[in-house]
Amino acid sequence: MVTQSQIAKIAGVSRATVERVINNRGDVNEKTRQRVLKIIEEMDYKPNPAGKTLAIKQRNLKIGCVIIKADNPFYEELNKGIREAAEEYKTYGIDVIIESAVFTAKAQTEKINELLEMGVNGLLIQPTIEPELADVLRRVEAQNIPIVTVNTDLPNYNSRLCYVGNDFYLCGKTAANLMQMLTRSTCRIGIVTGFFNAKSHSDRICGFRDFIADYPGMEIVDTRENQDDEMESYYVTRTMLEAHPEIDAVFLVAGGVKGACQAIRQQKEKTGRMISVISFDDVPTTKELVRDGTILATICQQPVRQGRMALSILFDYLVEGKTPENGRMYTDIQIKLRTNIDA
Amino acid sequence: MVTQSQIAKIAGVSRATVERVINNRGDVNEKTRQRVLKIIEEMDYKPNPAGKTLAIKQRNLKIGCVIIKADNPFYEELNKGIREAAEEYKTYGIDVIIESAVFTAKAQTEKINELLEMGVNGLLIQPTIEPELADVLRRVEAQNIPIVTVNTDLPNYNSRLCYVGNDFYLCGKTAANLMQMLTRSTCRIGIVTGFFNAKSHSDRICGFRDFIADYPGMEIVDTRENQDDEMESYYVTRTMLEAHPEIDAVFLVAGGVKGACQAIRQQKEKTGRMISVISFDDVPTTKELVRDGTILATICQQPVRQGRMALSILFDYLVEGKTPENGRMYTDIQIKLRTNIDA
DNA sequence: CTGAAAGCGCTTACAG
DNA sequence: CTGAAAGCGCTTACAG
Repeated sequence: MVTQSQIAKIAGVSRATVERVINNRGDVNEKTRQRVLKIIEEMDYKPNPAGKTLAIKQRNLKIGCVIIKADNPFYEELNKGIREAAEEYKTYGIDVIIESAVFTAKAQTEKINELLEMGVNGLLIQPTIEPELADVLRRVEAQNIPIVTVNTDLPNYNSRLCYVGNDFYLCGKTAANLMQMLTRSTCRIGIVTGFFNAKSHSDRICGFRDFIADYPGMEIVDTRENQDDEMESYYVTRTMLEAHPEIDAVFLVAGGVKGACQAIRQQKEKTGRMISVISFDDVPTTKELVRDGTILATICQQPVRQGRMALSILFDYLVEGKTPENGRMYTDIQIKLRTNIDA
Repeated sequence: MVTQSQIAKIAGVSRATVERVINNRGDVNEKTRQRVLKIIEEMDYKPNPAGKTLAIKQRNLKIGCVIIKADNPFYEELNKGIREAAEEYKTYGIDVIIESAVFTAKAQTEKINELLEMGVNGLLIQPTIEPELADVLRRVEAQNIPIVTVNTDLPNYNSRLCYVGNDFYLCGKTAANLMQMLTRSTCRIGIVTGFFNAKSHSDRICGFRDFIADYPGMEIVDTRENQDDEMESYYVTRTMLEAHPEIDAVFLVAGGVKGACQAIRQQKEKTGRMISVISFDDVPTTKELVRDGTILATICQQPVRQGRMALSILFDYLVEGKTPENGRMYTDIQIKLRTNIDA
């Protein structure tokens, strides 16, 4: 592999000039620039990332992260990915500052302001969808600070560097596809969602509806909201099943899986009929329900990977100047059954 | 983050001595060693990988890879992963030499010998299971050259640094789990495998059998071998379905998916009965069959990722001295349906 | 057993 | 517009 030094020697200029050409820093005579560019092309120069990464220590980069403060095992997984990546980047001499805030625009804004005070060069956030927050983020970007959103995105906000997470619409379609196959295209479906106004939840339901539109034998009987709360989930699922005893398939869109499944199990015992259940994510309680057969399949989104990828995109942008191709990086839609839930 | 230099200053020794302690190079007075170790511990020293990676250029490392020469889209994916990782490591100044050989012990041995001549420091191989090859690999390891196997492993050979690939047994179980759910635990199954004596194929069948042992309504009616060949696959599937018209589920264990599916489609047209099909991998022809509904689900193994991971394990071992925890790194068991086959 | 020096490839800050 | 020097953190080869 050829180095900047070797190119400098061939071009008859100094290393500094070659560096200026490569990194577009201007202040180079157009003729020498062209000559250097030609040599770079001919010799197929590729920068050695190790040199670049070592040198960034001199820039004192800071990356700020606003994560969600919640004792929720799913967020813990996501935060774990962010923390692991943070440890790695710290060894490179980048300061990664992690602040946790509850999931409101107000709390997040406060932490963002703190991070700006500290002079961060990039921001990672799992944003709420409130429009006040979008305004704050616009202010951040106005200061040339790149933003990466993780796990959930801002609606109608495309200036951020990248969104890292699932394609919720396609996840919903996949859930419907599974349910269609498991029920041989015939079922009465009860849906239990987290929040009617959470975009990720409504996107999943949207994908689900669009898929079953082609299957007249599949019918959505009722849709209820559980506020992502286990107790509420038990209550709404139980009352829904009591009101619609014909329900033989349940689509669990968000949290509250355990509560819903308790109601489902009781209903099955009472009526002796089978109910096909599909859920999202694989928090420990959900895993257990997949193992014991209550849930037939759960669709997972690699939260640890999301956290790592989000930070690595900021790193690549700040260190290598790489911009992600389109502003979205989707993690895999992972279908897990009893046999591969622990793989 | 603290550096070797800072530790040296605090300990009152030179950087070289600190480096000796860290990397266990011996030749250090036990007392100073203990003093330095204590400081490393207290200050939570973590090496900066960028420094390490930059310095390896001076070692002139060479990694040799023996890949499979075949115009098979699955191997192409795997080789793509290896090639991509190779490009990356070349920028670090590591020489990655890729040789392709047909899938026989003889051809692979020849390439291995060439690579040894060139003085490689590590070997990546997708090995055949022939015992002659195992002997050759033992000779390689005797020269302190680490070996990583990718995609398929050597039977009863555990001294290699790592195997990177799928857990075939669990894949087979997962295929059975899917089939059980899709057929509501009742079906007459025809199996079409690649080679009876290929370990990856027989492991999948073994996992499949073990799962359905708990479901008396599921019965394997016949098992045929297609030599991973499309024409042969068409022939054996067609004759199998003609001999056993009761078959309503087909498990495609290996290659020849397109040929088998053509026979399946004709049988469905003739009898008007449904046949549930499950396959492995997502080569372009298989993808198309998932899209059009002929195959209900295909189980994928991330071949590109396998290639990359295998090379990165060799890299980490040679550069950082990291040994993988247990000698196996399994890639995800990915279930793909019509809705997520293109995600 | 120990240390001083040079080198890996890149960037930065400064002098002209 | 251009170059010389110093620095990032690590390893290597050599001198003592």
